[in-house]
Amino acid sequence: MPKQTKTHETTRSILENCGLFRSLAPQWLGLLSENGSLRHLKRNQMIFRQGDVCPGLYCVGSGSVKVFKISPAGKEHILHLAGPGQTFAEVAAIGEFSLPAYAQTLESTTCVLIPTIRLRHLLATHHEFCLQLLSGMSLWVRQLIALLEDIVLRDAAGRVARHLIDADPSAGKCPFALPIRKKDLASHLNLTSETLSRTLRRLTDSGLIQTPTPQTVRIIDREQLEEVSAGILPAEFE
Amino acid sequence: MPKQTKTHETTRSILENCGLFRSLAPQWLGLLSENGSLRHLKRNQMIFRQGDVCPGLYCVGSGSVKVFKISPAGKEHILHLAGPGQTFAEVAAIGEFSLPAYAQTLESTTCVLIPTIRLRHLLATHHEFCLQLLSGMSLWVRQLIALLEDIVLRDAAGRVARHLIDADPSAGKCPFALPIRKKDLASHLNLTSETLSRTLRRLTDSGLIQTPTPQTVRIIDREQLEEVSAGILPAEFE
DNA sequence: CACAACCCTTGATCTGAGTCAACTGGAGCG
DNA sequence: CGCTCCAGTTGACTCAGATCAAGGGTTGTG
Repeated sequence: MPKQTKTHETTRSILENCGLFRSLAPQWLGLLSENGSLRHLKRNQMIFRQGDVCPGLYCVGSGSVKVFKISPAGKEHILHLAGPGQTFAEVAAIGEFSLPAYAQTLESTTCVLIPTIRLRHLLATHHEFCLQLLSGMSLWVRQLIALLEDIVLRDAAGRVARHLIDADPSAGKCPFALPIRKKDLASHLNLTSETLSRTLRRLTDSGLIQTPTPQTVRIIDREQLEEVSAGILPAEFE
Repeated sequence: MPKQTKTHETTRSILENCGLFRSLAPQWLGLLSENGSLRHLKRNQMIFRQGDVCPGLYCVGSGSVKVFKISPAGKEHILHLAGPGQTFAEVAAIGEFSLPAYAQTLESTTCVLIPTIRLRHLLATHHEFCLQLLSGMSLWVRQLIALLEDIVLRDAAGRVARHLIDADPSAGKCPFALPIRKKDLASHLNLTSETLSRTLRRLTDSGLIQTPTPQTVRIIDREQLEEVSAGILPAEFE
């Protein structure tokens, strides 16, 4: 039984770490943990496909997952990159429709699956949980709108600049690691990896950022980067 | 008092007609109506601006409203076109953040405003209402994802084709009116009106649609239109 | 260790859609 | 009735970013 206990513990700790459930009272976290099952997935493993019936809500414990669409021409676009503490497929689970996208791991990943039926039961019986999820979902909508805004209103440099600003945890002068492969970042920003590469180069050449190593970025001139994200290109930009 | 009664009636009938509240029990509709206030707006009237505190949830009774973003360069992109029975600003009202976009009428419009505080109170006290709104919101997310998919994965012809298929109420061989100005449709599809015009022309020339009048479209070859929306261009296209 | 597979970068070229400009036609109005 | 204003169409031109192609670097694996 220790193994069983261990698993339960881990499930619980993953859920405790999840933004969507952050302000949930302890007894409900317990309930959720009991209903959730732990999954270990290897790199590049498909989790579900567009059109599938939604198995439930996933919460990432470690690793990362891409949620993406595939165009008729075979091009993929990443809607959502879920890292530790983030959830995916919650909307389809709640809304009772089939999954609108594919999901696949980017690396070895652990996550918790809370089956659709359980989730619905919890929602039906616990008003506060319901309210919680409602506000969690409104954040997700907001994020989607921000993504749309990015893609529709900004050019390549603007999108990259904005992403760097948002992604910098120190919000300042210390280098930070890009959590994912550049080709995946490119797809998320609706760029090709070639264009992303060129754009980073130009930002570097203009002195707005430095890239001590690939996979690492340091923001030098935050203000100008903000201006680039707002559509104002520095004079010396290419 | 008859006037008062009339207003209340209208408020109620508008809310009854609203998809988000469709399956709400009558007494709650009553509650909502009492809390909502009726607004009459003239054409091109600004309803709110990006960054404003959210006054509440709006439900359109008649007319139409565009919810849109403005780029640094001044270009506008329409996120959502709300016609009779549709709501907007619900997400900001629930999520307690400032409005992420602008809203303006496209024509003379009547709508109901349910103030944020009232809405939150209703959510806090009525579990079923909460569940209802949750599933309403999941539909809105789904729609946003579809819009993103359209813009990111399809070319101009694909977007127009898909929109026509979705917009055709008869789903068949009879002409139907475009409910909005073409320049607004273009903005919603993230196109310029010039490109929309050219695309419709090519679809017409290829025999997939007919446009008996401007503002009216008739789908001739639905199958091929589906193929265009999937990225397959007919040989004679252009 | 050698080999394969993949990621990233850079250069050269192409193209879909935006921009600019000119024209038409209908709606509203004094 | 003639005027202006705006939506829509069409044509000529431009450009940001995609595509194609090639090379170097890193990781993983038998």
